[in-house]
Amino acid sequence: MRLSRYIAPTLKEDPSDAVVKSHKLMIRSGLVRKESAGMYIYLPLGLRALRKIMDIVRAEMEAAGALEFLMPELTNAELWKESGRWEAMGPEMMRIADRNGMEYALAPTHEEAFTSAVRSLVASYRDLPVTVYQMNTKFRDEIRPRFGVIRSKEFIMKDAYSFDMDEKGLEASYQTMRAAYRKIFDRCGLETIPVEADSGSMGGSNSEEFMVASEVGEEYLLICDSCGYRANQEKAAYGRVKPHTQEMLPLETADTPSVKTIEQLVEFFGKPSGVFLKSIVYIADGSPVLAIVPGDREINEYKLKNVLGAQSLELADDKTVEEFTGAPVGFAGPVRTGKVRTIYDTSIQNITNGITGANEKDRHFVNVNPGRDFEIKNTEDISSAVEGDACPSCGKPMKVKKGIEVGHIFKLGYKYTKAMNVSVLDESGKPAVPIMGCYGIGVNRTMAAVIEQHCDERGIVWPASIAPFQVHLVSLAKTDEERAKSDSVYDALCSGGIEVLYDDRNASPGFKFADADLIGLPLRITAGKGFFQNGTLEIKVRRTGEMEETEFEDIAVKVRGMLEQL
RNA sequence: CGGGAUGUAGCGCAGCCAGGUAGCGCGCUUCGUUCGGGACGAAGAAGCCGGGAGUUCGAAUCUCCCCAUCCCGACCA
Repeated sequence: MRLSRYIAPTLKEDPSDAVVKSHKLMIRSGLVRKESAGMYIYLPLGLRALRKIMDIVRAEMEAAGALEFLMPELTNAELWKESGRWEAMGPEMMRIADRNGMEYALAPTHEEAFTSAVRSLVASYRDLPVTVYQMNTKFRDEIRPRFGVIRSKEFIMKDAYSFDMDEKGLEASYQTMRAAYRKIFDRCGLETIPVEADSGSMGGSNSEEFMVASEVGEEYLLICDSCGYRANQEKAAYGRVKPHTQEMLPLETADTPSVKTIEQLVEFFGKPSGVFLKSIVYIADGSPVLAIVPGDREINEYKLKNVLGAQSLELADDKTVEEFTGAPVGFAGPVRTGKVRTIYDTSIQNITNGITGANEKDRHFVNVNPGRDFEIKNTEDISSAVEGDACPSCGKPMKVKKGIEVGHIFKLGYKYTKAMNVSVLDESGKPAVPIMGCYGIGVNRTMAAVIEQHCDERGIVWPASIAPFQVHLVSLAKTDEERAKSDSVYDALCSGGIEVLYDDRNASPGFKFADADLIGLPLRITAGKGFFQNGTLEIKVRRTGEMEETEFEDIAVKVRGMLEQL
């Protein structure tokens, strides 16, 4: 492709609205342009890279035996009502109606659509197991789109769904997909960390996310270097500290005018935040629940929601808190609460002589002891693990890393097949409900993550497997004769099956080299003075900066050899 | 949804406080000279100053409303 005829608008300056390096580089190197918040135009160069990633995904899906479909983007409301998610999905799902008032969702995901499709396409255990997939746009009304294509309102996802006769089959399908995911990211040149995860609104049990470690990641990962435990903070368990051995002091009441937050309490009592029993009122599926964690811990709403088995979970508003605890916000506590559904974090048992709200305005209890001052049952893991916490499997301290989620695989179980009445005949001719797995890759996000991981101060450094072109040919020709010679190099590479971006523009060498570095194709070939006079071309490897000279003859063969080395 | 910031030429910005009808750098067009690390000169084109309403003889500038974009937070009592 001749750059003189291409649209690859490179920029010298960072765009004002980008803050992360992949976003800046994608704009500056002419891969994408912002259309509006959370929506991006893929320009020819960006689309080529995106397609390369999709080609790899497709190849590995096919190798894993998955079958490619293409589902409608407009999904009928009836489908969502069958699964119960027309309500459950909330405002993140974009809804529209046609002229007859028929309601649709712009698909934010396709569990229902695929479950319905498979329901009508399979009839017998002989048809299973089957894994179906597509690469298609998803629409999500994100609260806050950001970081360029890393979180956008519209993005391409590869989503796959497996259907098996039993859990054993599901395990096999899951492991097949897991292996395929590792290969996909590996081929894209992306280092990923698989972590245990919460399965979120999709439902289901066993779940792993493929994370790319990055400062701009929106997820927190707990990682144990000694035993290899890795989990998303949403899910991460942690070893609990040993009980204190202090003597229990008598329960007292303290006047604490307007002292409400843990921060204020720490200052007021002059004690560390860990002695306070943080007591938070939630509304789970419409009923109030009191959740108690140590003051130095955060309640983990994912864990709490799972423990409660709740569909919805939100903090109670001030009025509800007052009705429920008999005190304004800031003075709730587990002592003398009567019959209130209360969930204690496991580590509450370790608190001796703690402090907590007295369920009375401007009052706290001091020297509160679990078991003595309130009955402690329902202890559950409902607080988030943090840096330094003991690993749940080996007990060594864990580290926290930030990560970008590029893939997510999980065992859905029977959630959709049951809700949507999928049934096939088993070997004995009796109806059976298949079990599902679900597997997603954010294609655009993968591209951004690759750039995040492969760049330097001059620009992108594409892995050869997904570079938009393989070679950046820079011509420094000044005369028609020299231009003709450069053209012959271009022709030789093209006919040798190499993808070439040919800089045949009339610009200065420095300008062209800077553009080549910014765009970051794996190899740069320069046709300069050396070539026009002696026939030697110069090849430079973008990643290493290594340069070598080579003869024009068999240039395509030479280049192919070098690309294979990369 | 709450808080903050910003909207002026394709891009990056100044001008606004102390109102007088818009400027700089990059990019773009033409010509000439240059040409292996973002060349130089000359001449150009390009802006309902985010939108609306108001104040004023006069508004990019002051007031009010709206919209958009970006950042932080989204309830941990």
